[in-house]
Amino acid sequence: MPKEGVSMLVIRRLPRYYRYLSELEAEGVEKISSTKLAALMNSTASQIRQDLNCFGGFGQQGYGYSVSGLREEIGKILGLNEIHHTILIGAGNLGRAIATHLNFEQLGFRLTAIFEKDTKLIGTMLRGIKVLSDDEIEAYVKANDIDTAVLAMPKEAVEKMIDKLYGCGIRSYWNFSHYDISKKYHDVVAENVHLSDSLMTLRYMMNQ
Amino acid sequence: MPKEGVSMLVIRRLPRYYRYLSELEAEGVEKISSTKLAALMNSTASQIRQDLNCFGGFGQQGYGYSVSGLREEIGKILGLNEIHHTILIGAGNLGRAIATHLNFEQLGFRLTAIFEKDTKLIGTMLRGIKVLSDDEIEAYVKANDIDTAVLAMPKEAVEKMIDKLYGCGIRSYWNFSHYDISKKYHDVVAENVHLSDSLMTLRYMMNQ
DNA sequence: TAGATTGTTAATCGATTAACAATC
DNA sequence: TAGATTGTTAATCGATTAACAATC
Repeated sequence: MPKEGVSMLVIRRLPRYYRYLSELEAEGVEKISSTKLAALMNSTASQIRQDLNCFGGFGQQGYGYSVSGLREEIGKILGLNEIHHTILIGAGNLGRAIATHLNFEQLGFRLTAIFEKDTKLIGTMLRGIKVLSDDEIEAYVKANDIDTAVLAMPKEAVEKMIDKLYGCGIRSYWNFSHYDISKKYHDVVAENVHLSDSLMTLRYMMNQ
Repeated sequence: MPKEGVSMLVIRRLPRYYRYLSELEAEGVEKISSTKLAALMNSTASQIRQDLNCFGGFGQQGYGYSVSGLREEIGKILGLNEIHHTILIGAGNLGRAIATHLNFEQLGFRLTAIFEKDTKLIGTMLRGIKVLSDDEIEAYVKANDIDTAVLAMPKEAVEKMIDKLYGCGIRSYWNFSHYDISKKYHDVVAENVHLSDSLMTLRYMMNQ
């Protein structure tokens, strides 16, 4: 279903569509026009129709879009219906927040283990998932069909960790550190979250 | 120093420049050309020069840019040298991670208090900052020159909270919830962090 | 049928890239 | 001076917006 060569700008809007449609569905709304959705999302009807038509014609002329239908289609395009097995590296404050705050299952992932260097944390539980020692990573990844890692650890330690993870075949990363994974490994998918960049952007906008 | 009408795409690249320049400075590098910086950042020399020239001519022909000089200029453009007083709403897992993980002072903010509804958490400490009761927000904001709030609380409770915060004069928000602040209040600056959108984007890219 | 709204093509706008004169 | 590299203008490319025929 997902097509080649769709602009990254369009891709990054898909989760937002998905979010608004989920809300509308929860409110019991059955259909919506591109104009109304645009008003709701502070977008434009043209952009919504262009974006969606990168993947197919999901609407009906003279009617609009089925809220639940469109939500499901976008979910499929994003791949949310196929679950990938994931581990989290780092059980510090950030790691714990990620593990507990996000609904991985609804986002196309299953978090099955957390790894940590600090021996004080090893053996504790987070959201029902045991915190294991870093030494066990390789065996665990191989035994449990893991293809994704979430990195919530200090930048300094990331390179060595990536070498290990890449070595066991992990090719997709949700990266909260400032280490640039793609620079060293070209065949990985890395989504970086730079919280400090976001905060600096806010600081800039406050002066405008 | 910051100019009107600079594209948001340029603004969002500034923190990234700042980050790479900070690293180069820490490594003791004194000067860099747009070509070399572009190679490092996986950008282009043209783009870097265009971006910087939105704010001024910071380089020297035939030489390049002074690393520490350029870093400082970008810091000023971002406003990092002027500290704004900030409170954090929510001392749950996400709130605790934000409070402990980020270096607010280096990013133009000072986090001075954390507020929480859950009475079990009230009175505890986070990074040396006391967790206070939600009831104390109004008095605290007025007494302490607060102009920014970080929102790390469930979406359901955000609207009421914003009404209160806006009422005490807070106009800038770093928002981790999915509540759309700007929809109701048009004169606020809101930087939204949608972690689940980022994770969905990763999920999409894994299928390409 | 008439009205509404899509899918899609065309027009506009803005961002990126290329080129080069200015200058250190 | 010659070489390097910026600042800036021009050319290209891509994204957004507008328009409208197709159609439910």
